[in-house]
Amino acid sequence: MDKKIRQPKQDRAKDKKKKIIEAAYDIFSEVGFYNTNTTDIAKKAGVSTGIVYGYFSDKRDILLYVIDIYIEKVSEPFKKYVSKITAPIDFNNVVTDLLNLTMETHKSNANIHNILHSLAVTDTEINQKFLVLEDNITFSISDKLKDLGLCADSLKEKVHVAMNSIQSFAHEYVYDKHDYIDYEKMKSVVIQMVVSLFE
Amino acid sequence: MDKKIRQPKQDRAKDKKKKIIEAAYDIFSEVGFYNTNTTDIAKKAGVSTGIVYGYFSDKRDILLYVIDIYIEKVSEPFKKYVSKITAPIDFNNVVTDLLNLTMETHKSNANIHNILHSLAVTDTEINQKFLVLEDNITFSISDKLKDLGLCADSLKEKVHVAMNSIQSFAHEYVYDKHDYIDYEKMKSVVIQMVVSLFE
Amino acid sequence: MDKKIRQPKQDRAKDKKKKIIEAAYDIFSEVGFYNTNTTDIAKKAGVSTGIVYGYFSDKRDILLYVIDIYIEKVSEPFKKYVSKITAPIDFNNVVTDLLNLTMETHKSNANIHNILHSLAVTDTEINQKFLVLEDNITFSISDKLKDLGLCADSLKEKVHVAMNSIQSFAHEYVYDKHDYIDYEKMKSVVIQMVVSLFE
Amino acid sequence: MDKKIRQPKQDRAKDKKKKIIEAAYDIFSEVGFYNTNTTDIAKKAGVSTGIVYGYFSDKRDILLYVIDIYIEKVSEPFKKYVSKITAPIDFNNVVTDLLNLTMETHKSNANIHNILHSLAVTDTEINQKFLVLEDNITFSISDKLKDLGLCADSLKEKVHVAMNSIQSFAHEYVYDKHDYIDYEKMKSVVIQMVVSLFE
DNA sequence: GATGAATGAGTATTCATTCAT
DNA sequence: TATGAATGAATACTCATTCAT
Repeated sequence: MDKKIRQPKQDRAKDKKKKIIEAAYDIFSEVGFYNTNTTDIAKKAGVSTGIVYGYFSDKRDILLYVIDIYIEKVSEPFKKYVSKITAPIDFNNVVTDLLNLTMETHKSNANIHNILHSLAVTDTEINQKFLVLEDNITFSISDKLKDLGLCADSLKEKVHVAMNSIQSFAHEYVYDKHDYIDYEKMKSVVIQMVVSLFE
Repeated sequence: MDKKIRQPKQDRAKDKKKKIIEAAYDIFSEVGFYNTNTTDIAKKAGVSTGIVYGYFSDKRDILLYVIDIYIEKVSEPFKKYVSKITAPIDFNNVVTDLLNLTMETHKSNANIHNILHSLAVTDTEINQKFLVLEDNITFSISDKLKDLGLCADSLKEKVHVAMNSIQSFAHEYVYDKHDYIDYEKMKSVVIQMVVSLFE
Repeated sequence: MDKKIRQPKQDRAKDKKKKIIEAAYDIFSEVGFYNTNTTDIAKKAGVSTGIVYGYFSDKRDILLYVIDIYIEKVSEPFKKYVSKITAPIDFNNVVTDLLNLTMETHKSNANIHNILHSLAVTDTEINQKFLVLEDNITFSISDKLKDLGLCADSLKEKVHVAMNSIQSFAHEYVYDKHDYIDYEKMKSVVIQMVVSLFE
Repeated sequence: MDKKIRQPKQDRAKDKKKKIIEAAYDIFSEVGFYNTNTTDIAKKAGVSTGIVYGYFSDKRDILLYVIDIYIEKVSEPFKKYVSKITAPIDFNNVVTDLLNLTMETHKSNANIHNILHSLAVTDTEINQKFLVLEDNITFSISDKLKDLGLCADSLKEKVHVAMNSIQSFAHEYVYDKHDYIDYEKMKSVVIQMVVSLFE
């Protein structure tokens, strides 16, 4: 009834838990949540199937941790960059940098991005995690901009829209590869468009 | 070996096939492809499980048809609108209309949108269908604009970016409901931003 | 409850029933009873699945008729030959002829022979049919021999053994093809052995 | 993709695999392969349905092992006897012994014999197993006879024919029970006939 | 009679989860 | 802790049989 989920205090246990999460991350990313079975996760993590349930209450629980890792991977470089922005803001540079950054993280996480987001559709807890992620991003930027003296109307909305555009392009860039699109041109278009929001 | 999939020529058969697809559409939309079983689809469609395999080769085959329906639902109102655009183009109006249109279709199809897109990650045939959809949208608009005398640089790229932004907003609007966002303001921001691409 | 199995009096109906039996015969022969479905039988017979149940009570009922056909195919040329044996009996000739005859019928019926016999294992009615077949063969020969003046001890037993040996060789010949066996030599061995029973 | 079939090294696992095979053996023997379902096999073996697939790749895989058991059961006493034959050969004794032996093994394996043989019709791997079995029997005897100084023409052919006759009688004896046949008389006839091949 | 669409019980197989060791 | 064998509920799909037309 009150199953005890191991709180791994010892390093070895922490390592093992991490390994499982990472194995799950990789396999989910490749074939999706529903095409992955716990045996495969355990095998890839180099542990037994049984112990997986020592660290996680069920398969979905692993997923929740995978999402946390994903969110960390996606937001970490982002936070770092934002924290370093200084006045005066050269929006062209900033937007370009953010775009490149997003493209970079997307390159290695595009699949899982889609997979996780679709799971959010039917799982409110997952959905919540993504909302928080977006909130954090929006706030960290808009706060920073305010700090640096920018006093725009509808600032949060603009930041949100800007980030959506950037995400959207990064996604497109990694994935779709419509052959009639010149992606370098498209990149310029996006940057210019986003910059226009703030100038 | 050569399983016979009924090609429903008679109206009753067509109806039945359609009913199954629609039942699947609804259930996939609610709980996702993997959490839906064929029995549920059949039950909701008001048919037996057996006959489902008279009309579809397997569960994924139903999915393929669901995608087609989705694509039709999404593109039909769109095509209709685009065909009616006339010179001189008032970009503010056009973008606003497209945004409203997209929001409308998203309202009833947002869930399945995410679900289907995530399946595209691991299924090239599905992915292909979405690429074609996007191609069609981009081309139909950029062709129309050319017809109406617009001679912009990077036209296809701009159209693509514009549509991404619109989609992105519509999706956000239907789903996320960050409470610190004023969505009406955000809508204006998006419209203005998209319009700026063409003026 | 009291399903009416059509007693086909009209020729067309008889034809149709025969066609179904023959179709079943062929498919059973190729892939066995359990790997054959009624749809395939109907298709091969050029009739609808529904009408199959107009002529037969169920799938096993078709099988019963198939067995009858098989038995007829196997015994007909045999009966014909036996009826023509005249005194004085040249056992060498008779055995050779019977062997050739059996090989001939086996050539086109070896598969179904095995398939039907295995069904006899779990179906007494089928088993009964084969017993009767063997009885008939044994009696027809032993009666003939008696008629022609042969007064051997254990005649029925000898005839039975003789026929078993002949069947066995025919089966072997058609099927097994052990490459280290010279089947022409083996044939002589069998003939000589069987003849020895009666001389 | 690469399903793991347990290679049971520990005794308990070996036992369990054996139990499943034996359960399958018994049920196949009673009602045939196609009338047996995995649930029944598991139940009879006292295991869960799931674990059956831990030991076997699929239902047919169980069958393959059943055949191996059958072949072992059939050939083991045979090999043992043949190895003990010494010169000078009393053919009457040897044939009688072989006949009794074959009757003995047939008594408990007659059903499965037929069932397995009919599956060989549509499955080459199974067919191959039986060919090898027959080869082994023929060779072991003919080699033995040669070793003991017998120099007959067409030795392999004779041995093959002899064994066929013995098999055939044993089968008949166990199964058919034509009431007009005196099986003891028939047995003498067979023995004499077979002996005649070698003297 | 004849059709073939429809039924729904039946079955092989998978897989999250448990548990004896 | 850790293992991986074992469980058994769940599910896609088939097919003998029925029945509306």
